[in-house]
Amino acid sequence: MSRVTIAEVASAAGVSKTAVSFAFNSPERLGQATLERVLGVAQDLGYTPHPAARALSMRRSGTIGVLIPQRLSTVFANPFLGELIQGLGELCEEHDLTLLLVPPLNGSLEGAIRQASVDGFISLGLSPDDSALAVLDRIGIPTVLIDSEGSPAHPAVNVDDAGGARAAAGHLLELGHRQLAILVLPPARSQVHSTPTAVRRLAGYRAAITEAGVPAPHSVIAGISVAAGARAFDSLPKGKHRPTGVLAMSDMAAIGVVTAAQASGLLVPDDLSVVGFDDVPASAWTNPPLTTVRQPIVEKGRMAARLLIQSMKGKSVESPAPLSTSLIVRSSTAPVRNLDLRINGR
Amino acid sequence: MSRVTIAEVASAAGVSKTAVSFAFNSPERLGQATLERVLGVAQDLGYTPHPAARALSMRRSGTIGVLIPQRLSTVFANPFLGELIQGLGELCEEHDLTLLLVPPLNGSLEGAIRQASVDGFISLGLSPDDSALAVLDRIGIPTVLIDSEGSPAHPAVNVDDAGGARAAAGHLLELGHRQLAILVLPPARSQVHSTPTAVRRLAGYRAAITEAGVPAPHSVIAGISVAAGARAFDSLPKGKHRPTGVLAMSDMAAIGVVTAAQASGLLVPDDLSVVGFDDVPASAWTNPPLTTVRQPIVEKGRMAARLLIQSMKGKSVESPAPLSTSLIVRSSTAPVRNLDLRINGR
DNA sequence: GATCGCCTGTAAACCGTTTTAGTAAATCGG
DNA sequence: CCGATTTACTAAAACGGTTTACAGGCGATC
Repeated sequence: MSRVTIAEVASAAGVSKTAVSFAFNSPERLGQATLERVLGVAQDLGYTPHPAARALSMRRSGTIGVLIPQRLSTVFANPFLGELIQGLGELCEEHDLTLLLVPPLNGSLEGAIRQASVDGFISLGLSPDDSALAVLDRIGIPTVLIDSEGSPAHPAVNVDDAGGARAAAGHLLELGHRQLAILVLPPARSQVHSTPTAVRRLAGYRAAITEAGVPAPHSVIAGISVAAGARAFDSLPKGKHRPTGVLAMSDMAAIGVVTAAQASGLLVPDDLSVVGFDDVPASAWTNPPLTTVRQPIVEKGRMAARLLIQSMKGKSVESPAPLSTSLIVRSSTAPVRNLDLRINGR
Repeated sequence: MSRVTIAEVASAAGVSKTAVSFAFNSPERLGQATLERVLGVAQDLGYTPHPAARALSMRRSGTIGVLIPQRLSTVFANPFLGELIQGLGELCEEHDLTLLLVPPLNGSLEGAIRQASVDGFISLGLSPDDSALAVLDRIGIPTVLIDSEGSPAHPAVNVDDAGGARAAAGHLLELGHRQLAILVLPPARSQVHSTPTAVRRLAGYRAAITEAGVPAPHSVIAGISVAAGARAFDSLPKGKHRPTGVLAMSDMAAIGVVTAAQASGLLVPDDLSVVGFDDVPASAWTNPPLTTVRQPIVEKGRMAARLLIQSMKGKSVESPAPLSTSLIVRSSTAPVRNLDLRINGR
């Protein structure tokens, strides 16, 4: 019933445990005859080395952990994470690593970190003062941050959020929009601090808007799901102060806004312009196709994994320059209409 | 530099290793004073139990593995897996488990299985004769299958693929379509065997079609990505034998067909009806919104995780009845046009 | 006042590998 | 033919925890 151990194989083959271990890990250290015999016996008995024992002894588990600041069900509602994992996965498979998803366990990310047997961590969107970060360096596991402020201890992979946001806002302003709304990303873990990403994007939007001398935008916190985006639309001012353009910090929220707007009888982009953020694949197929800020998500994952693997090999690595973002203009944005007759006439 | 061990904490606190272990795992076995002292010292030293050592000693790693038959980058191109993980994640978080993604490592899923330190496996879309399954029972780790044939040893969670496929085909037939094409799912691992899911869906399509006395459909294997769907469309017959309806085994492939068709100048659904499979969230926002077969993906994940957790507790579990599927009619399907003037006139 | 049991705490065994240090026999060069 | 390598293999010590079995002290019980 219980699993067969190396000792059983050894005695069955009439050799020492060492020999069995060598048979698998350094076959050249065994004679031809014994090698074959040991391998044969192991095969017959169905022997497989116990991964935890192996990890303990070798000080390496062959796994890297992805630290996820929220519940899996909320974070996977956004295709972002799936894209990121594609990038991480490429490097992992190249280096024979598996990927452990580490969400908070009953509210505590720190507890989850301790339980995780990994050789390195990739952490997502942690704010610099998150207590989870403290746990990470005290354990001394190599860690690469994504969408956080880097530090000498932990390199961080980021994109040019501010620049992308600025381009998005600039686009709406050029189209003549003056009444704007911003859908802010929700804080990741602590209820008090926004994620660095949200802060930078917000700064980009604001900078472009104030530079243009346009009234301050209405901003509302919206989750990253489509439903949250729809709710956010509903909470926007109606009538005279209705925004004509909304800047969403995620494509999912933007799609939610679009569908809610359409459901309420507005036309997108004629009555309302919406721009997203991320450029997840789905944003190209929506109705209308979404104008959005593209960030290279898969590449971000690749780069973070590459850095982490370097770092796991003991090399010291530094935060790379932010990856560039770019505005993708599709069909969810259009010039503002001078008089909003259609709405007022209702 | 190196991590602090239980022995160091013990000697620093002037107690035995046992006492330190008790402080964390059975605090009631220690006196108030020593408990506090040990905990304090541990805190100061930044002690954290080594997860692999813990796993070895306790015969439990607190992790369940998800066996993925393909590369992460290909399988995450389909939102299906993200949805499934939402379901798995709910139960995992409830039971303080983390989720390990186990794709094939340099081509070998078996090797990846051995390396993974997990308490149980969830496997996706393995055909019944896959060698990975043999490895699984020989190791004796509890395993629950998804989208595979179950066996006494391994319970399987499935949906009514055949029924869903039958409904999809029936829908197109009712709309008057007579020239159909089927986009078959690619085989998961071995190049020879299709996944059980593909087999069942194909059977459903075929049954409905032959029962209606309609000519055999054209079928082509397409990957699960949008790009693969587009390529599949391009390979479909043109002109007189052009299919007027296509049955795709995944929403992504269906979306690929739709975009490729639109790019070639066809109107969907006027010139071509397309029905997908899965009903991933994105299929509601596409242009046009996709008619598709809904399967309860998140629930599938929940159920599989629930079964696995039962099984890990030593209870014996059986394959549940297949979850039901249902046809969701949106706007990518329409009655066939009697004479396809528009195309022939080109 | 001896006995019992409870409360705290400990020493040692155990989990299943890898790895280090070493040994006996075989091979080699001179 | 003898000392020096090499070859083929092993015993025992890690790795870092948990758990079992036990021991001493102390209050309660009879």
